[in-house]
Amino acid sequence: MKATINDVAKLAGVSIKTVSRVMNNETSVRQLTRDKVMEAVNELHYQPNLAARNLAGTKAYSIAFIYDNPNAYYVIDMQNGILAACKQQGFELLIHPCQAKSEHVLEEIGDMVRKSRVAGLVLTPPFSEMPEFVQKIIDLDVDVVRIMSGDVAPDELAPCVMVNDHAASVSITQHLIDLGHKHIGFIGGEAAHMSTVERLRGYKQALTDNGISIDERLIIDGEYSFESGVHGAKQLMSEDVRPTAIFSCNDEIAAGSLFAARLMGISIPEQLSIAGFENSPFSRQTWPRLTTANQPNQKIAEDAASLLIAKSRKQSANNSVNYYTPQLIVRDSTGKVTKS
Amino acid sequence: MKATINDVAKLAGVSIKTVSRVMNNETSVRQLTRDKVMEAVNELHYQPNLAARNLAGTKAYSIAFIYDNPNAYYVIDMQNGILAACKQQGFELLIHPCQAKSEHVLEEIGDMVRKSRVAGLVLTPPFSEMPEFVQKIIDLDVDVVRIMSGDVAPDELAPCVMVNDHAASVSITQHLIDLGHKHIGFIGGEAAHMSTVERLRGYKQALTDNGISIDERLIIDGEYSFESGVHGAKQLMSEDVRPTAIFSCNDEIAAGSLFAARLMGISIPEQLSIAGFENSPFSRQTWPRLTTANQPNQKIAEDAASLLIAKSRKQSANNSVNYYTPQLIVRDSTGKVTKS
DNA sequence: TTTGATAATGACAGCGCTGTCAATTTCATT
DNA sequence: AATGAAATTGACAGCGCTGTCATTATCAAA
Repeated sequence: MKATINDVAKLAGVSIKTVSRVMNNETSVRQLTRDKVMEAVNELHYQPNLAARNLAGTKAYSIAFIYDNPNAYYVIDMQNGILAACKQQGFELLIHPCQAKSEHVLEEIGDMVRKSRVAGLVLTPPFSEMPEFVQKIIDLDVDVVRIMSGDVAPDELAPCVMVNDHAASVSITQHLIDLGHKHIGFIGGEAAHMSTVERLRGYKQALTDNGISIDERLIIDGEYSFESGVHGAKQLMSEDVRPTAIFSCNDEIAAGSLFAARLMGISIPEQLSIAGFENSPFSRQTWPRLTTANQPNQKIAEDAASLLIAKSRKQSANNSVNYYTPQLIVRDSTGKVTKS
Repeated sequence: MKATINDVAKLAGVSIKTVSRVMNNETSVRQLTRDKVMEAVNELHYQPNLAARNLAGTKAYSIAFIYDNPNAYYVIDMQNGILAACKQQGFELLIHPCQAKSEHVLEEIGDMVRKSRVAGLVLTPPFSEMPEFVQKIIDLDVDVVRIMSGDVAPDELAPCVMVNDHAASVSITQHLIDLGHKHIGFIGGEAAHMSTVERLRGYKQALTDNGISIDERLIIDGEYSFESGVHGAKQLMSEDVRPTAIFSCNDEIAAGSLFAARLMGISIPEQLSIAGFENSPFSRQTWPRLTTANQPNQKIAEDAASLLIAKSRKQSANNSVNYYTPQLIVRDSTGKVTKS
């Protein structure tokens, strides 16, 4: 049933080492020999045994995805992106959800690395945003790629995929301003997340650029959840200065804001505009559908995984950085400001 | 950095075979010896190398999750459940999304099995519902566990976790009937899915049990998506016999139905009751929140994975079957029928 | 104390591959 | 045809563990 490299070698009439060379795409094999070997490989449905490769060789054939995020859409998109890169490169993926706050995270990851040879780790926030953590992983002799918020890579530790939340946030806020809004609320995600910081920075910058003063009463701390959106919107809508628009830090918060508005009998977008961020499936399934910024998570993750695999292959110290800027998507939850 | 079994053996003053015995929880090791070994293991942070174990031994240390499902919540819940079981048993998880319709699925899975030793596969619909497919996997000499709809296991091929959609569907429908509804619409998921079949069966049975005749005009074929819910509800609400309640085959469809009702200016639950199925996070984030049936996907998956691992350990031919019945959760989207 | 059965431990081969290094072939030049 | 460098191939060891089987320690009963 399961063919080994020996079977292939015999059938092709070459040594196992030559088969190995062909399977690893090494250059110094004559085309004729390569063809013979591939024929045997196909005939026997030969697949090199991963365990043997890992044990015998120095190369790694898998990467791991480390995350701590309750957002199913986010995780699945990331995972699919990483899987796409893995498939293309013949890598395996180990899934590793962790508690960022746990004392044992590093230990867990260390155990994993000792157990399975891993080329590297794909880190998403909050892990990617903890430089000491990243450094410790690197000390474990494992490559790392970081997916994180920002318009410039924070350091040279590892390759990065940067998501320019700042710029995206400026365009969302500008969109609201263009619609005539002057009192724009902001409901943030976890304050510790760079994405929150960057989105808030973009919001403030857009306001400032348009000569609108920043009213701290309109800025609410929250977290990335529907419930937080409900609370945030309720709070905002009972302020003295009631906003005519709310920029929610992600689509879930925006959906929660929508929900709260509905409870309070506020019509969207007539009496209140609401914008989200991420363009998760969520944002198309609310009523009305959300104006948001498209964060192409799957592409981002695929990109990150490719970067990681490339780095592990080349053993190069070269840490590439790629950039993405989420693009504004205007739907039905934002509209022109109306006199009240 | 990475300790091997040799290092542990030396430190503990025993042979590597004894260390191996301890690591595998074999019985014939004196407690004193075991303690010595464990001490060395802890001191060195020793983790048995997976690749070496796979290569040398006959046991498997990983399982794979095969799925083809666009529902992020479903997949994440399943995955988390499986991961929980894996963690507990020291297994690794390989993630394998597939196109059920592709010609190459079996080939892909075969390749995976040849490449990585796998104890077994966790199959979800539609794969779990294809007996010939299941048989072919088993022919590959891989164990399988099936998660599927039904109130009784369809055959003896493999251990199963059965979700009694029929019973759950009866209680949802009964709930609607108890509220006074007599014209109840049904929007199905993909007709080929057993879950759709079973839920429809439950719906019909509840109607029949209550002496309500089945009106085929109120039964709409659809698929498990928001859009399908939108279309289905629109269609139902323009029937001659307009229903006063809709049972949507899952929460996404229900959310779509809600959306459509909103577009048509129909108020929920005053003019129309809507029920979903699954209790995904979705169902708490619509307005109003959905009445639904709680399908504990994570538990189900954990259970399935445990069953699979147990079976692969014991090499027993015993195919256990576990049962779950989703329980009714009444929220705000269903209410008493009102005279119109 | 001796015996025999049983429990506990160890020696050793080998899983299927890759890395190293040596042997052989090839081919453009002499 | 002879030469030497470069291209191509192969022999062999060994990665870190487990399975098999042999060896040694233990202990109750004779």
